[in-house]
Amino acid sequence: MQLDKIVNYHKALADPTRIKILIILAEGERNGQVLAEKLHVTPATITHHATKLREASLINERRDKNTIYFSLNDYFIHNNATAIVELIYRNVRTKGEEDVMEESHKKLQVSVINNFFTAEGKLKQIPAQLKKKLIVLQHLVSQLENGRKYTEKEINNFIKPIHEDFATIRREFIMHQLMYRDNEIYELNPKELWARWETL
Amino acid sequence: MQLDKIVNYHKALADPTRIKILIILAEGERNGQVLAEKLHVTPATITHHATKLREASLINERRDKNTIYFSLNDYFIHNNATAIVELIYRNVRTKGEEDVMEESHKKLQVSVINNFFTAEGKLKQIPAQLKKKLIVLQHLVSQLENGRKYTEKEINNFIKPIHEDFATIRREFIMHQLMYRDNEIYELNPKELWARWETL
DNA sequence: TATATAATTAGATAATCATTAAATTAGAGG
DNA sequence: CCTCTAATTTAATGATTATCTAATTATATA
Repeated sequence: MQLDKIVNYHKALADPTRIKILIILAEGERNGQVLAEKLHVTPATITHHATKLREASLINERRDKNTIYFSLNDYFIHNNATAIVELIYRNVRTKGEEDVMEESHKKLQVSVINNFFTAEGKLKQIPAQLKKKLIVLQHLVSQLENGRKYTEKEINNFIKPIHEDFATIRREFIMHQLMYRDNEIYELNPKELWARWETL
Repeated sequence: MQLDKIVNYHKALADPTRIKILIILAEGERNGQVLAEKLHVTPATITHHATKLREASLINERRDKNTIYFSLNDYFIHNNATAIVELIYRNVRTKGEEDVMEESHKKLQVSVINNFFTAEGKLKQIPAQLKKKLIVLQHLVSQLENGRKYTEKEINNFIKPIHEDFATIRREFIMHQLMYRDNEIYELNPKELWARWETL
């Protein structure tokens, strides 16, 4: 469930030792022993924290011989931080106000779709700006079927003709909670759960 | 300390009941009893959670007669979310250092190092001014190895060729928290604990 | 003053969690 | 096969915390 994931993310960051680990890893990858020394704790403690950070997708691991090097998962660190804001405010809608889309946003929507898609419907580029990126992502998932279950392969095949970097886009679908993944099966989230442009 | 504030913020959001409270408050202000009913907990529990949310500046309160209405503190909700990202990456001083550092401080740094060190790298004199002294001290410890443990003797031998009064400098390392001493063993403090020139 | 309502506090309980020492696993190399 | 090193697991301990009930405080009003 969404809520658990977000609670989990915040639990992962609700401990000073774990935050210090992330700060150290920002300088570059480190193995468990080095982290233990720097933070004046035992390797067992590092293992414990690494498990929590891994579960929240905040770190990656690389094995060399019998040493495991940890590094930051920059992507998730940057994107999860604002997930809570989206969760809190997105449920506000729910009334009949769905059609009451601001004039300015409607215009932005049209221009973003015109500018980022070719006439053939290919995505030229993923917008860097969150608001515009969400417009693009929402435009894409609106072409998927509501309530239907998709395999990862099906999602990939849907995206491929539109943009070459299907892996990123697939991840963004999940990240911004336009889709929900459980056990390799993808499904559209109800529109009410989508981020609201008003709050961005 | 900065770290505690951020840990506190994440602790506040590391509980499903508290997140649900925020989601409900996104619809508008509510009093304790109403929240208790909606969430199937007692009013005492709401008081408990409200205290934590208040400490993290995530909610406001308004009293009317003997009823207290809670509402979201939108400002803090939006701004705290990304604080963690800034904290993690701010301290990276490998590549991005030059860009982050103010122009004026960069100049000061260069001139202090030029003026207080000989061409051979000897320290002519310990600056009296705090800001300049810190530049000198930071320049010195940056030549030490991160995470390595040093004996007092090793520290002395490191300083001696640079300045005759090694005892004073060694003491300054500890005083200004560039190094950490435990049981005659010296170790570099994480850079995030160093005094920041912006605040001097 | 007495009473009603809302909130808080105090104390208790059960769960979660950070940490450690000790034992164990995993990989590499002699 | 033995040994070294790094990491993990296990079991225990102490601290924190979410929740409740019961008692108390705060405010308003009949």
